[in-house]
Amino acid sequence: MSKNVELDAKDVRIVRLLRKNARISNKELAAKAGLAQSSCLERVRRLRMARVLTGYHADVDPDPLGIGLQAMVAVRLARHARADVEAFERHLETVTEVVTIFHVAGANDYLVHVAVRDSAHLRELALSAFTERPEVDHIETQLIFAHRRNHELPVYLDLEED
Amino acid sequence: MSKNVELDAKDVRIVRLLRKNARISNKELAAKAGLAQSSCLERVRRLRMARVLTGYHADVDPDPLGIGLQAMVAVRLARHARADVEAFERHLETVTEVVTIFHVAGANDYLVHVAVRDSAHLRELALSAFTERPEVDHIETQLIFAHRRNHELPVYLDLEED
DNA sequence: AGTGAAAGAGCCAGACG
DNA sequence: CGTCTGGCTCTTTCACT
Repeated sequence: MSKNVELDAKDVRIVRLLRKNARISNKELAAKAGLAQSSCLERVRRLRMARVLTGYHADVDPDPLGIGLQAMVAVRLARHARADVEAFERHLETVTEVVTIFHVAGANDYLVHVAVRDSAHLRELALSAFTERPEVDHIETQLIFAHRRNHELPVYLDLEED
Repeated sequence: MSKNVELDAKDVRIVRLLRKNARISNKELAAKAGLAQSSCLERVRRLRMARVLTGYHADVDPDPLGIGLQAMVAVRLARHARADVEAFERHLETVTEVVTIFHVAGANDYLVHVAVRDSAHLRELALSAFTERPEVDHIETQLIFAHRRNHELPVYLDLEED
């Protein structure tokens, strides 16, 4: 899949710092990673080119944006032919309420995290984006009370480095 | 929950742009949002203070970091007393393999997205972080083949603005 | 609130050790 | 890989709408 990118301890430190705060200045990043600014800039560029760093995104409180409700929709497909899988995934990409799509192995085929205005909106979305789709056999919707994302990298990654 | 923050169309545009690219320069952000640099800077500051923008984070390819496997662990608690819930959540915060915790209503109580080295690591984690916990009644683990996050804001948010 | 201008800080390349 | 230099761009403040 990904090219044989080898990361050393300083690369991991850079990645870890950018994961925690993507708007850190190169100057501060260099200082905290223990590098000169020029070297740091070069490493970040290489990490981006190698697609180790794939993007920088702001996290937003859904409430003031009018997102009153979030849910996880577990989806089981009727058939698992490549055509069905691809058609369903292409369809999901057009649904703006979708936050994250997890393609899983187990009782379900997909877990789809959606963000909606209210319960009426969720009901309408469940029908139009899922139940009424020909590829879909069955869905089960769970309301999300709260969710917390962890922006630290796992510590076990440190053990591999010098 | 959140204070009565009212966002106008320009705020939404700023948030949308920062969600797509958190490292955009203030100059470019101002141009794309249709504001002077100084006004744009002031708005971003206000959005951060109001906790509408809660952070900026780099997205990383898990592969080169030694994350070979990801899974969603569905957890059912034995009891739902406040003490049990809080103890379990506090525990999860100490587990570095945890990526996201979804607290849900439905058949399960939590969906926990974890990132691990390999299947041996997952097996060990399932035992030590979940099954052996006194608060936990039952878990079900689903392998994540792939997941795609959508960094666009839902389009239905635009309709509220002038 | 928003703007424009001006000072200050940070960015980034190139040359060299 | 680190340092230094120099020019350039972006950031940030401030007085004025």
